[in-house]
Amino acid sequence: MSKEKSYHHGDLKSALIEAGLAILERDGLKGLGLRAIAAKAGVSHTAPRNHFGSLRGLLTAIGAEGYRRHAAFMREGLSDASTGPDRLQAAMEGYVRFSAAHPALFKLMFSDYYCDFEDAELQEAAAGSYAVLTEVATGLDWDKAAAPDAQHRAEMMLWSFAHGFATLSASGQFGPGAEGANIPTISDVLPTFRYRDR
Amino acid sequence: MSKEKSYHHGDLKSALIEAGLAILERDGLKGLGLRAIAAKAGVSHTAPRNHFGSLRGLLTAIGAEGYRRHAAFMREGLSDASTGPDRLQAAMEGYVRFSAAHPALFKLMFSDYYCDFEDAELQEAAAGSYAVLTEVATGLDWDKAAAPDAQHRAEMMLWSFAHGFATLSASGQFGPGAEGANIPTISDVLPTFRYRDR
DNA sequence: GTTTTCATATTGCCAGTGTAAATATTGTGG
DNA sequence: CCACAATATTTACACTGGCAATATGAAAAC
Repeated sequence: MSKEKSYHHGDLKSALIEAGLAILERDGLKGLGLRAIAAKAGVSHTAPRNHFGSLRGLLTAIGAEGYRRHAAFMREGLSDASTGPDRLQAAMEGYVRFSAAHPALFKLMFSDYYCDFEDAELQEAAAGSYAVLTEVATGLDWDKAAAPDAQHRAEMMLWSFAHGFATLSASGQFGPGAEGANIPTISDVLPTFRYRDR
Repeated sequence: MSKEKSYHHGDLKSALIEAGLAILERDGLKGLGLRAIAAKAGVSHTAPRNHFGSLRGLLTAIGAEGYRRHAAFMREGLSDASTGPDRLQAAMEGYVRFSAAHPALFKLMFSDYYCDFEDAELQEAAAGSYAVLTEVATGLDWDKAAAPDAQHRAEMMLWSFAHGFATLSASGQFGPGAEGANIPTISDVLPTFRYRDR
């Protein structure tokens, strides 16, 4: 263990991201300040400025890491699913499972108040997350006659649905979340969609 | 015109809400500070404290007004729509039209960072907005056999879909919004849903 | 009509925030 | 060994929202 406290941290960049993620889990977005993150990483509050330009830059990097984990959540159940609809369902469940497990990070990721969506790294990470949705959406027999770009529209629909469900449930707007009440999951609602190769 | 500047404002409560809404339109969420709102209303930055307890209280009141306008947007095209599916489509379009016309207010309304969802007035206003969705969802022939509470699940699906589409498009995540590109509207994507009495 | 009362608005202050510039410390290539 | 670049710290600053004490004016009580 290099617990030696040297003037130079060594790998402060990733240490700050990890510190931010930890604070996000414990205290949510309210606790995510520049000074708090820096203190958790054991440095002064101006140290992050060398690696990320500003607080927003640091939060953007945290958001990018969030998108990678988000994609991982969606891919988690994919190996067990064989048919197209099952793969679709697994990805959707992963989408929501992530927002329930890491609500603060989820909000951060999709807020242009915290994240700079012009950032290249963030865009790449977000694209990786979106790619999972496009993967599970291909091969499904949507109503091609309706429009020439039916595939694209289907992706928009799935993304909208998953994101809306995740957002609303993470905000507790579907009811008292902590209760043992049987709130329908996204899979309960998903079959209302129309796809044909089931 | 009572342009006389008296020590007592008279109707500061609603003046502050209007000032906040105006700032929200012009500068977005970043410009929405306690001092900025108070200055626009022509009072000191501690005046709002008498009517709303804190900045959060004021923002919550602004959010409540947002929900009322949101409901009005959804009801806008309802009178011209006769059939069930047409009414559903009109409400969904209103949902998205609001988020496009007032993106900052839309974000404020659905963020528990700014709004206190325990507030009675906000809850009532939000319920009024949700009521429109339940109205247009009733009478549609969902797959009742799938579950006993098919109606509730259908509402969750519609709400999730509309909210997700509105959120993602308002955040510009569906593509470069300013371009003249033909980005599908929510009505383009909506027919992918399955309802039966068309 | 005067006085009391009370809601409302102001001033001055406070701790806390992110940012910036100047300084100190360390590793690295000449 | 030395100059240089990278990295972290210190100090200071403008700004934020919240609070306490004070000032104002309108409406109620006498």
